[in-house]
Amino acid sequence: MRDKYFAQEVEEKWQKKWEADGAYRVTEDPAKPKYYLLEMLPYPSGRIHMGHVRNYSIGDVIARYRRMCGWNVLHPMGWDAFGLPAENAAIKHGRDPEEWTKSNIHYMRIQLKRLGYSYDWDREITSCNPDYYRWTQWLFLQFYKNGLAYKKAQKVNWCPSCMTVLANEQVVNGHCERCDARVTKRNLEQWFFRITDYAQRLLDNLETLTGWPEHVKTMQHNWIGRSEGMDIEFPLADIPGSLKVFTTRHDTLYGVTYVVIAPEHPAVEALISGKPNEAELRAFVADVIAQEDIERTSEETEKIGMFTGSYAINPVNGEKVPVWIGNYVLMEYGTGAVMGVPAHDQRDFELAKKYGLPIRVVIVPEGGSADMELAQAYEGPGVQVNSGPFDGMHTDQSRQAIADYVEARGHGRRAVHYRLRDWLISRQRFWGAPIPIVYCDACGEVPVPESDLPVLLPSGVKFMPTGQSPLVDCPEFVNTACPRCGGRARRETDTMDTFVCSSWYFLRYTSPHSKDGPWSRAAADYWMPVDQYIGGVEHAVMHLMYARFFTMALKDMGLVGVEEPFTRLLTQGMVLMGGSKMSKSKGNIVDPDDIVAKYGADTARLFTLFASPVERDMEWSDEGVEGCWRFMQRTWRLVGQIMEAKQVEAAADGPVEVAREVRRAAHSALKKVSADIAERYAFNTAIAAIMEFVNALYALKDQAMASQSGRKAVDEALELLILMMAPFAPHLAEELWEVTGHAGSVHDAAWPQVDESALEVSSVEIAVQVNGKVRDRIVVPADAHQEQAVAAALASERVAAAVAGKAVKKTVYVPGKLVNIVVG
RNA sequence: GCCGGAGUGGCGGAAUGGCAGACGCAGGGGACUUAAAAUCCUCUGCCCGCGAGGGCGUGCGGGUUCGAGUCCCGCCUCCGGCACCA
Repeated sequence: MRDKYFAQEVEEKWQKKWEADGAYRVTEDPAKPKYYLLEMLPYPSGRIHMGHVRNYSIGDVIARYRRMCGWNVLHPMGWDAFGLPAENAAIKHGRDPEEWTKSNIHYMRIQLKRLGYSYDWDREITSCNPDYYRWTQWLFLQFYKNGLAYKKAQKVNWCPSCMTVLANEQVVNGHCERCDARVTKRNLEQWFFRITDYAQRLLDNLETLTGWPEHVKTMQHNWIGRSEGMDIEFPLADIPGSLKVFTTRHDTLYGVTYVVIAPEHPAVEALISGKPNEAELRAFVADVIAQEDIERTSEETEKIGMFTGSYAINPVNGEKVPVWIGNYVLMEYGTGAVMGVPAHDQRDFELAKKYGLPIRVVIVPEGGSADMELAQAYEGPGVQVNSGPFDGMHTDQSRQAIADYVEARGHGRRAVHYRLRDWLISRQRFWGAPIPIVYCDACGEVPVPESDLPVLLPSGVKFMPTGQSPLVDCPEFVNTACPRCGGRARRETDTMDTFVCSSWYFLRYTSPHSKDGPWSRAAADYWMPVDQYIGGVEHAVMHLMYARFFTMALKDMGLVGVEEPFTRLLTQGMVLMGGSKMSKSKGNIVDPDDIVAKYGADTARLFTLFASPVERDMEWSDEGVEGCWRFMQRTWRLVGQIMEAKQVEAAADGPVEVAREVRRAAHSALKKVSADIAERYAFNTAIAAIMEFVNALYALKDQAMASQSGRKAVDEALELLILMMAPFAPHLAEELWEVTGHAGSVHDAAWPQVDESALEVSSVEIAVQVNGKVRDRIVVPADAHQEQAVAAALASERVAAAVAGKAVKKTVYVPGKLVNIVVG
């Protein structure tokens, strides 16, 4: 054995062997329990970063451990390959998006392979390949057929100078990031998925996801944002029609002093036209619409409004109330109209104060009165006043009573609204899966027949300096024949949101080469659901919600057998340097390539796992990496020194105590490591336990190697050590496995069993407390009874001094831990 | 504002209600070396003390308990997510 561990050399050797042997290829095997382990697939941005290393190292520990425990483990990898950066590269550097993406994938695949993850690379998927996106398109068609895909108009950010749609992230302070022109809004007809149909199920099912972190479920819960209330019709006073408002506080219905609608509300036109200040009103509406939603809904933004000059009628008391337009009302939520109850809603209160609108109290708290002066809105419960037939009723009852009353008179009905909005999937982009729809002059909107899929992206297109999607200007793509009548038709030029591609990739992995469907039903039934999903918490809402929605919808269509895709979810923390997230702009990047080149893959893996618990953010530390590298070398030397010691004759027998200590160290480490991997995912403490074990072996080895019984114990200890290291440092473990004379791969070996008898001890050190304060430490037999332990404790000089002159009131004995003597 | 998470040595962190600080880093001392690096051994929470020893310590204030980093109540700070959601 060489006296130094040459990581790069050894890692290359085993990576080649694993690949040649197809060591991590899997097939459906009904004889074994399956385990589907999945890490969120990366976007091929160019190079992997430490966040990827951390994510995949966590996954690889679980995958390798499960394999050793006898599970049939599916552990795949692929690429979320459509998206905006490829197009930016095309515009900025004239690169072909496909060429750019593929070369990134090529490089990143090499990087991942150098890290030695146990992926089944035969299952690699790439979402921008036609053999993948034809099925994304096929799934769109299934959603379309089932009424889950539809078109409607929606505002988008528009750069008037680039003549292109902008993503939110391309808008910087209301200006185009590229040309700095003021961004405007534009209405476009776009495709949506009807995720709101599933709002209640997405909400209800959260309770079944017992393997998900509570904070992620809470975020999804709040994102869905269910609220119960009433839709109430306020007839217009001057023109025909009515305004439907949504309220959760119909108990305050008699306190309405105005109605506010969103500037985008369809009634705005009728309400303001012909008014003396119409021009001013139009300017106001245009102004508010141009504001970002974020800005409009931010707490700092002042609540502003304008009277339309029109009135509506409160249906329960016939009062004429002014209709206002307000910046704080959103068309996307509820009905786009709310009733203004300044006495009992803080936002309404602020608007009323600002514009001098009347404030009428209709709910009086205990100790209050109907004519109380309000410094702010009172939003709590109380007794109804100024509320017609409901005066004197407590809000506990009035909520029901008023709802019944309004419904009985046909003024409105109980309603549930969700914050969740339908999923806008249209993107006015080139680098995405084309939406498989054509528009025919005669037949209208026609879905592309499944047999005509995929609708291929044209290749070799030129990106206009305007930034407009080349698909629009690509006649060979746009012009087509109508699948229904054969007449002239044009293709939809929008492509799909990349979140669509990543909402079903976990199903594709189960049978990635399937040609007659997006997946083989048998394979999906064998592997699904994903047993453990791992990724960043930034996907807690959108990606995870979309994937859940997809799986539910597909279940309803009879395409899959499960309703929830991910049984257990782990959200790993970020990799920080100097307290903030590693990023190019901050210049605090550590390139995984550099670490692998200097220390090897195992060290990179070991450090990212050891530095902090998986769910917490971790701070990068060059010295910490060095420490992990030293630990690997130290382990290597330990094995080398033991192998060398074997060359010397040993005494036939020696003290049994040394062998026992070696075995105790080995099996207590094994117990801790097994529990930390399987139950807690506490890889940092598992590694710490292995380090302690190595330290213990260093201390014991010389003595132990002197006798045959000691050598036997050391042999066992080394074997356990190597097996325990296998999930964390797979290359080092594999090499040591070979060096110590084992045949086959350590990764095919069975995870060892703890020998509880090796953990038994005859005596233990326990703490002695007096009134809860530690005064001494004593050694007692492991099976000592309370009287024995207390007697031994009182025999201690220090304890006696602390107890002296006081009466012992009580003693507490926790075997193996402590004695507490309570004196008074 | 709402929701979630976190506050422990010089640093990353450890601790089923039971010896606070495992393990690692950094630092001190020693061995080896002509020397350095590497390695090995050893010390290392803070304060007082020559010492034996004593006191104080897990963001702050209370509480429960024989015993609280851990449980309960009330705050503070930081991080993340969402945010005028009617």
